[in-house]
Amino acid sequence: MYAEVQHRPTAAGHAHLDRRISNATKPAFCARKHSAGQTLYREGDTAHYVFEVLTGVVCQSRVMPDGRRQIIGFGYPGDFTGFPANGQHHTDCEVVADGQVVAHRRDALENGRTDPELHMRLINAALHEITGMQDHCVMLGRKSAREKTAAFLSALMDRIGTPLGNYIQVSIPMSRSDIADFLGLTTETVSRTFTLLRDDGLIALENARNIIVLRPEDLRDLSLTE
Amino acid sequence: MYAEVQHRPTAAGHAHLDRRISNATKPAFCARKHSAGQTLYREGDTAHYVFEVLTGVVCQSRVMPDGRRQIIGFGYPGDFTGFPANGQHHTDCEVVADGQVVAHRRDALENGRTDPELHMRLINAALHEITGMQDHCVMLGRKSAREKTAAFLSALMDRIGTPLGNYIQVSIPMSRSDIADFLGLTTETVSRTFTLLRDDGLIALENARNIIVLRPEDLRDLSLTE
DNA sequence: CGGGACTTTGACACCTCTCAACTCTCGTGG
DNA sequence: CCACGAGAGTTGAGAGGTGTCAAAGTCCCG
Repeated sequence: MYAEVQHRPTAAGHAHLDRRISNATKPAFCARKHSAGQTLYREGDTAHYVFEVLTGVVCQSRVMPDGRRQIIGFGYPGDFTGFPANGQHHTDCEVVADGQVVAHRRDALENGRTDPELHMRLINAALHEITGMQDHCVMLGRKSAREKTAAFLSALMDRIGTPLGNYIQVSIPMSRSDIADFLGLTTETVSRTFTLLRDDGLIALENARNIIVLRPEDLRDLSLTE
Repeated sequence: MYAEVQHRPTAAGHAHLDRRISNATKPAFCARKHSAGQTLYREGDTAHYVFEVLTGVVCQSRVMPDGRRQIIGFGYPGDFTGFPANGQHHTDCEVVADGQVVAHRRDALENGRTDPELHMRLINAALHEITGMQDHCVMLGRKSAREKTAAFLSALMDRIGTPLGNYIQVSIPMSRSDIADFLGLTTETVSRTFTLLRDDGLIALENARNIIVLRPEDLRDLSLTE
């Protein structure tokens, strides 16, 4: 499955209902296929679009000059990404799991005249982005590796988990390295912490990319207070 | 000096030019005096206003159930704070250093009809808030205590430093405990790191609340890469 | 079946936290 | 005016959590 970037210059209405690819002024960017590993935008790029994830998963990251990387956030279906400041992107954004992405013209964010409904949706998405990043800061600054990992799995469970009797199955779309860079840890610590959560009976590890949450409530509690 | 919360329901124009206190529908909140330690809003409050810092310093924080605190950000003159999500505040906000604060009606953020100019300013402020929090995430997740402290002092230097020959004098408005909660450290580590930066000749410590940056460029470099 | 990337595990080092004692500052009251 | 006390900040010693480096294991895909 490939990720398609769809360009919607003015059309209103719910994104899922409008998947045609329009002729736009920047055709090089429209309807380009995107699959895992490909880049939607890079830090410093002029921000022509704000992106809406329909399916698949994307991630925003910043890389320090010496290579250290921090993942700012993952974008799951329904999320927006790529809010600009001073007309520029300030993170890299790449596709983690193939899917479809809609590119909304940036001016819809700043100007309500052309499409008031989209304008409102984008503003609300930006405000939710702020709140989500506040959560992320608390996690990065004040939680232990165990709490971070539990918080990450809880969020994943709530976003893309599928019920399995009393349990919840979660397929993890990103690598251990992505998880580590999201949580401010190393891959080794993430791996070890997964093992600990398994030993405590909170989760079962089918394989590296698929887990089953055995005690969803306990996992959620763990992410709030140790 | 007291902090005044000023309410500007519809007036456009530059904030500094319009300091009158209007009659508003929620008079209990208008023109209330605020000084260090007082609270502008709390997590969970209905968000009636978005605040603009004119003078003084405010800080936003989140507190975990067990008392651990993370400061999300400081608000210096020119900054906005209190962007809502779902009509609610998701942080506590308190005054760190006395000053004046303007309370803008929240609907100006979501609706451009009443005051388009303010609407634009608030949207841009929200977008800058996102970018600023991305920086903060990188700092919390990937920087050492030394780099965090250097980044904090660099930012403070750029925002409220005053030249002093080749040096830059910085008066630090917040406590070590606030700095620690902002950087995701403990007060002891902050204190020790200040001492280290002093021993390395990067800064001089006049007293706990006043430092002189002796090598501004080196301090800035340190905050980017170790 | 083999190669390579990703993941897990282990041993050890080190950075930061914890706990504790001491110093400094500043306001208060004798 | 000085002594005192409380809070903030600094310094020290030791513990512990997470990082680093290295090796083994697993999975995928040719």
